[in-house]
Amino acid sequence: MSDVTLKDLAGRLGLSASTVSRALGEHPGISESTRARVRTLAKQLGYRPNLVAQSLQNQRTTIIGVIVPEIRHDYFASVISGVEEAAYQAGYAVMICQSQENAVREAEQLRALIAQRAAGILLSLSRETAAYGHLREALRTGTVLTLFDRVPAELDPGLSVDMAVTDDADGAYAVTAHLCAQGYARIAHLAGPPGISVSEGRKEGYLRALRERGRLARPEYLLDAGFTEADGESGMRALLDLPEPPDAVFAVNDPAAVGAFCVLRERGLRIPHDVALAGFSNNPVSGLLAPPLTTVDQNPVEVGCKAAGLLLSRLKGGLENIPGRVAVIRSELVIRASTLRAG
Amino acid sequence: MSDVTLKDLAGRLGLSASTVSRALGEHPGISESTRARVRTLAKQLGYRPNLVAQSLQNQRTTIIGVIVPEIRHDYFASVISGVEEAAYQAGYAVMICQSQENAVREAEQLRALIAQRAAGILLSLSRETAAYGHLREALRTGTVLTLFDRVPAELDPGLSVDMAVTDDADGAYAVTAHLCAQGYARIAHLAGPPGISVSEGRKEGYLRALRERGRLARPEYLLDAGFTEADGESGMRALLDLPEPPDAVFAVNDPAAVGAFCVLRERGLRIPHDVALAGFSNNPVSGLLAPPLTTVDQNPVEVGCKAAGLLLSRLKGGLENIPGRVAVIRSELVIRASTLRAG
DNA sequence: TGGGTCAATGCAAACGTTTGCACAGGCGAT
DNA sequence: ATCGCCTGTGCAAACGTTTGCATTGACCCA
Repeated sequence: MSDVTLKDLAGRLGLSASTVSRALGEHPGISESTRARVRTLAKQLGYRPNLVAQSLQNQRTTIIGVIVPEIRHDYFASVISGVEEAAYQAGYAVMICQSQENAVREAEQLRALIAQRAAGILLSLSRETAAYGHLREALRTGTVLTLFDRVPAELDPGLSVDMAVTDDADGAYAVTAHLCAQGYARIAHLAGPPGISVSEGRKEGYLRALRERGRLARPEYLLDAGFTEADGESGMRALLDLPEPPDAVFAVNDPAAVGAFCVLRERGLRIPHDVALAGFSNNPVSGLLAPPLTTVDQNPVEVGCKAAGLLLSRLKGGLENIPGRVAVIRSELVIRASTLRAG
Repeated sequence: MSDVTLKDLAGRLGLSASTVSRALGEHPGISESTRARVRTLAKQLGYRPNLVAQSLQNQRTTIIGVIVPEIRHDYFASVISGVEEAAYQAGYAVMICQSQENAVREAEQLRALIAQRAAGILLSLSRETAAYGHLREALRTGTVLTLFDRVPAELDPGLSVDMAVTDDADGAYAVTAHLCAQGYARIAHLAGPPGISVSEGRKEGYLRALRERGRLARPEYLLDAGFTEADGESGMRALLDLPEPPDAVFAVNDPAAVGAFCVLRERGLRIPHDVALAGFSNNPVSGLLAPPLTTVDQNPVEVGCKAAGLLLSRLKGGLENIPGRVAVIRSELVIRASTLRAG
């Protein structure tokens, strides 16, 4: 490491480190001539302030930590992309951790980011996270925390924290309403893991759409499945084995819908002729299936930007007494052939 | 922030900060009794060493920086996943940056990571990066750098750096050989942007397979297209508009193959009956198309692990005089219906 | 000529660690 | 009794910044 330090510059110029520091900053009380001399030499020697030293001095880093269940999920990768962009604009760097859908690891990663003294942390709960002690502990020690997408299913008093979420219920409502409008009579829902905000929200939207249309929500058509392709497969099998199988299926997300799709193909059933199928998330894959899948676009990049924005505004300060804010990102129904009645 | 420091512990125990520091570490010369007292209190107060201060003292952080063109690409997301896992095991954290396929931004991000004093940096070149001055500068100032996947197309003397790459040429050779074996006579290649290692490697494998079989490589069948779906579309259109269109197409990666796929579907051509199609990367989407796509699995998670491993071994020290090492990750041909002759 | 003001700069402490060296006290060997 | 050694601990410097306060001249006005 041939790092140039303030002292090096100071030595060469016959100045003190403090003067050099002030000359490079916006500080008043430094003559224009020294300011110029310092800047010239700094550029010439390629001086880069040591962020580690700065962080120690300022008691805060310029690092934003992010914890997601799995980077490889298209949705989370897109969110991270949005976060990274917003952070970059604001001069922050982004540190990524995966919880691997594991509550213990989530807590570990949270602690690790706190040990790194991240300025703030963005977190989306793992599938397994049922208790929020680690979040409360983090908040208690002054960590700036913002949750996104998967947040506690029930508003936990005493857990006052900013959140950026999709309007899951509205998105699910739109899908279900669309299926009703297309004339499907037996609409099933492959729900996500219970107790998770997005599962509950989407389930709620599904039920509300049926209720508002005076439809009976048949309990055998509401199946707690899961987020994965395998979950979608087993869920779909269960639905098809019913005495009266559904004529339309709304899956909690695209991977589950893909699982369902494969089962339908395997059984020789035609989409949408025999069974209509819709997902949620608008993963790249959903538009490429044959037929392409109706789904809901969640604007994941915007979720990331918005979540980062909430965090950055807290970091600016002045919001200490403002309780948890909630930003809702609007989703969009994407209608494709998988739910369009031929006639 | 209610951070507990060494001094706090020392104060409460009537010890000095140095003793406390040594008691918590593995240092000899501390009595078992104080060691126990210190550990107990540390646990009780929830002491977490300040990594920023440690980093300043040790002149090195426990941060590994990663620069990728785009996080959202399934391939890079998977690589990062591997890196994160390896780093986590070794006690390092991962900082992610995107170059957005932009050479200027790549250099900026590299400088930013150096300013953060990352212990080491993993980098995959942006599509636009044609000069390596920023890499050389980083190396000159002592940064530990490892490249992966997209590396300089030609071995640049004076750029001695570790690399983890896919055996692109072998993978492309396997695809082309498979197409030949299936009896396709007019095999085209939609190549990636020229001057990029993976493009060149795959092109080379394609040509070698033809050559070894005494086949003529018709120049109109070798098209420099690009990495994106749009590139695949326009490339495929160009091929189909030839007087004698190919009966098999090998695209440089799955997104390009998907673009080609859409054009074929749009023109009512059947895969593989009219034109066989193969990609590279084994993106999730490729197995779900109808027909599913033959492709090459790159084991991206392994690339990430391996790249991180190369970096971590440098960080351990003792390799200062060893020149750039190259790890080649073996790819696997994944044969699916899109290239299987019906008969 | 003395006192004041002001601009430009330096000194030193602080951020929370780690670590080389010094030091105190106990103990055994001579 | 003296010496040296060993064990356990503390002091202080260092890492590279930032910043409150002190210092130095220069200049102006009475």
